Amino acid sequence: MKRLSPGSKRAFEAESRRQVFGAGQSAQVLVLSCRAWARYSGRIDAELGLGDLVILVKDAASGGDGSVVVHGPLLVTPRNWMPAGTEMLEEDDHLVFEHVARGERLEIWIEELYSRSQSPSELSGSLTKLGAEREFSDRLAMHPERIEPGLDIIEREYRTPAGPIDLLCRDRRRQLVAVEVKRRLADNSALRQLRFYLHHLEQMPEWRRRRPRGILVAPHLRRPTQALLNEEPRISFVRLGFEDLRTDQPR
Amino acid sequence: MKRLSPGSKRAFEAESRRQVFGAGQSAQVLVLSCRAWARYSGRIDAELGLGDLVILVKDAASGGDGSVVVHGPLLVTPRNWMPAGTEMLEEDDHLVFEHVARGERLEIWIEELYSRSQSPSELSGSLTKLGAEREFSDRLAMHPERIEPGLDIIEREYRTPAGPIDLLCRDRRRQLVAVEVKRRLADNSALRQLRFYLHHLEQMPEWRRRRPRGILVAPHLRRPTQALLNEEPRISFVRLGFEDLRTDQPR
DNA sequence: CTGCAAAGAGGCGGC
DNA sequence: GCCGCCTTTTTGCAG
Repeated sequence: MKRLSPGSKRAFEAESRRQVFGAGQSAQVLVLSCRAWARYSGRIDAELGLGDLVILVKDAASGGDGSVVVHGPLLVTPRNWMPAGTEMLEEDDHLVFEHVARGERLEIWIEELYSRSQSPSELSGSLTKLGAEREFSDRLAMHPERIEPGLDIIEREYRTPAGPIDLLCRDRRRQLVAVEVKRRLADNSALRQLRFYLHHLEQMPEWRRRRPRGILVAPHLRRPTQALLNEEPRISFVRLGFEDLRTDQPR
Repeated sequence: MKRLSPGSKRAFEAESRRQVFGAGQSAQVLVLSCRAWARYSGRIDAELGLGDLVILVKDAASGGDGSVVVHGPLLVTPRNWMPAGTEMLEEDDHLVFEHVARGERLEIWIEELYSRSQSPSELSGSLTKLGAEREFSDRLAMHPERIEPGLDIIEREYRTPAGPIDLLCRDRRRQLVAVEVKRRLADNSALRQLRFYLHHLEQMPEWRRRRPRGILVAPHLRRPTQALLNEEPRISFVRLGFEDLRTDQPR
């Protein structure tokens, strides 16, 4: 086995390999369309039965990060993949992708190659997102009174050994309030987080006298979670969504 | 705007459109390689700046599920995507992907089309996995004494309002034990789960007299989690990995 | 580097 | 459909 020149000996003849790595084509994503089957070993063992696939190789030797994704005709998520830093090797009759440091390996046997092409990958566009949790939390931090009148923020992302508390606050009675923010829906997992943080605050000598309680802030609460919340005297829910915090809509 | 025949008017002339949807090509994944920029709106708002992309359209009208993935030269995960059930529409100068029911929309303006191709997608290969959590749990369920001598399973996936408990057990003293299994590493999130379940068991009249305690089973424990566990008298950790439970290695 | 939680999470199984 | 959780999660961020 040796470093390659992407493509199995069978699938790509020497002259086609020149095509793949032609002069001046320093940045390329290799796109293979084929009928193939595959084996992955590493974090688990997996076998992908014969089927039609589109394989994207973001080859590190030509501008990519070495990641590989193998897509079938269905699903958003790939059937197989390899992380950044993967190297493409060659065996007699199949493709081998290997990430030695991680102990991962993906082998693909191509029964029929429908097409191969290289896509330029000189330019990686920037991605900007609006409306993610960070922004929701930002707006909330500017208007903590929207959560509860008289609420003041002591610290954002207050770090405890149990994890970071989104907003550590004091209420109008100067008692301690831990606020957990969810941009979309609050479920049991959110409640577990808040309880975990609260439990820790109650253990801390500097906070336990402030009788910490918790507030879950989200636009929506899952029904079973609401039922569990009703049993929690020290945790409450405040319904607030992104659209409730538009800067041009003060109340 | 009208249903299409994938491709923007600008990028794909009428004759090339015939190529895309040629007679008898009923199952196709459309692969576009291009320099383009994109906008997504739906669950958030996002803008992807101009860059080189490979777009896979698993068109529902031709054997796919309607999902779309947009890959740049880096990262395993796509820059943008659309879920199954997305329809491809046409605007004057760009591609439009829309999932009306979900209120999601992805628009892509192609500056330069490097290549387009259709990949057959008749056959979707089956994917089998070995070594996932389910299998780990299966093996553990066959040998609960590996967790602790005398441990018996009362029920697997015992459902509580707080969520399913992996293994509900009784120990040699007939006291109740909730076991949470992690195939890889156990972190604070695992501890939160177990505590949540335990708390619920303690509330249940039929179990509270059995003095429920918890065991976290995993091949590895994160250090801060271990520190927190040391403060939990009723929760312990048992180190067991997949390889410790090989069927041909009884002890 | 580790730790921690979000993600436009996705996908699966259960009810 | 909702619900709960695992994922070869991946990605990003902070200490």
